[in-house]
Amino acid sequence: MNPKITVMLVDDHAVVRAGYRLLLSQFNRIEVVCEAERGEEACQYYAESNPDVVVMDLSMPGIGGLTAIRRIRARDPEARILAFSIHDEPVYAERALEAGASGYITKSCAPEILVEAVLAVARNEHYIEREIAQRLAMQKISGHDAAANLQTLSAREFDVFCLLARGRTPREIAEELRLSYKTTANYSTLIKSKLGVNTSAEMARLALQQGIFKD
Amino acid sequence: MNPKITVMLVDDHAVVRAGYRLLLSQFNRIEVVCEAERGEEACQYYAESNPDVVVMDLSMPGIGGLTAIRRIRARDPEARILAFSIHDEPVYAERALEAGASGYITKSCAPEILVEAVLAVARNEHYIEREIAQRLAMQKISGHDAAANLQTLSAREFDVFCLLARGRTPREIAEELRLSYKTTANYSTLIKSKLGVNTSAEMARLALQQGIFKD
DNA sequence: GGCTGATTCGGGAATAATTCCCTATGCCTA
DNA sequence: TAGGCATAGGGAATTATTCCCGAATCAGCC
Repeated sequence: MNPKITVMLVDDHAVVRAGYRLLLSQFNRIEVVCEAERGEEACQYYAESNPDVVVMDLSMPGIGGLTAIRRIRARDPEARILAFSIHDEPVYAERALEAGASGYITKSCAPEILVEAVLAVARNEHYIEREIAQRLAMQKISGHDAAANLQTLSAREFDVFCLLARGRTPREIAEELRLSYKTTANYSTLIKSKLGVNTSAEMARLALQQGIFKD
Repeated sequence: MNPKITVMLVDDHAVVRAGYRLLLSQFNRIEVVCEAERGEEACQYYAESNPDVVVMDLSMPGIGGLTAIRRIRARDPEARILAFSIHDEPVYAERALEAGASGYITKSCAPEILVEAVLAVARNEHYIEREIAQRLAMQKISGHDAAANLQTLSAREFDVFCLLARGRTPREIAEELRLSYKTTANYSTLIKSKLGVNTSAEMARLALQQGIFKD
């Protein structure tokens, strides 16, 4: 049995990696044996250095963290990966865990949490930051997941949604679809409520995220 | 002359701050004397601890980095602030320097660059990361300002624009920036007219096109 | 057939947002 | 030191949004 927990750090920001390395190195049970700055590298280096735990940033250029997690797990289903993201929206945690991560923490967390999470994942446990876990649970109950709720839109609602997200006003949409202004205005309200958003800007972001437009 | 350069760190991510602190502490000419996790705190703590250099993250909840830079500089025009951002789009560097930062580096930089930049700013020099400086210069020369409209926005207008594009309502923005609702509502109208758009969805698309948000 | 439920379409009325116009202050700068 | 611009917000008219409601329409199904 290895006396130390070996860790690979994956983050595209070199300064950030250097900081984590110092942070983790303060605990002598942990040793950072490898760093990668993109997902492709991470997959390659993982095979070479075979660390106990991978600390993986999610937002990186190239294949990104999620794909990297999937690839590493495909080659080694025993791999223990801690997702470490700037995003505190539960949907990101959901995706990371689905992809095969054993833990999810955000960069807003206290320094001790990072160490705690690495130790937990090394013990083969799951670790999800408390607040995220709670919000995820709440979402499951209330069904407040905007992306998932896109599918709850009816055909006509979806038409209107697309136009709103493209920047049209309810008035313009009414003319385009030959509807009363009242109808599109009412749809607008209904759609926002179904998606759990407040503004058309959020709709635009959602649509782009979901790849509904090419640009 | 102070034997050490005193530094205040401003970043909303505690883990990240802890990393930087360790990183900078390796150089005994530098001493981190203060940390703040949001812009409002930074303004307050600056007056109290009066550090030689402020290392300021730009994307934070609340008043954000740009406004914090402006406020600190308004109270102390001699303040030396190094903007330290995840954004490598030149438009951000432009904004930060306009707001009164003495330097701009991104989190993609090598660890040495952070130290180098802190030392340069402490010597009252400007420090802009090489790649960003080049891209900024190229933009100036080619006049190839895809963000031409965006450039006509004033600093404050840009703040409001970012929040609108992110899906905030004028009401929420007023609270976040501690302004009257009337002010943000008026800005909203003005910005739309300057950018030639009708809805916040169009703003979101513009912002995403310009790479103002990562996701 | 007739029943049920979802979808589509819109009116009315209260409430809230938007817009245009105007004022005032501070800060550069020519 | 006057003019311009950025910032901040009030007033009032106009629009938009929202919530509640009713009425077609259509599909599926005992």
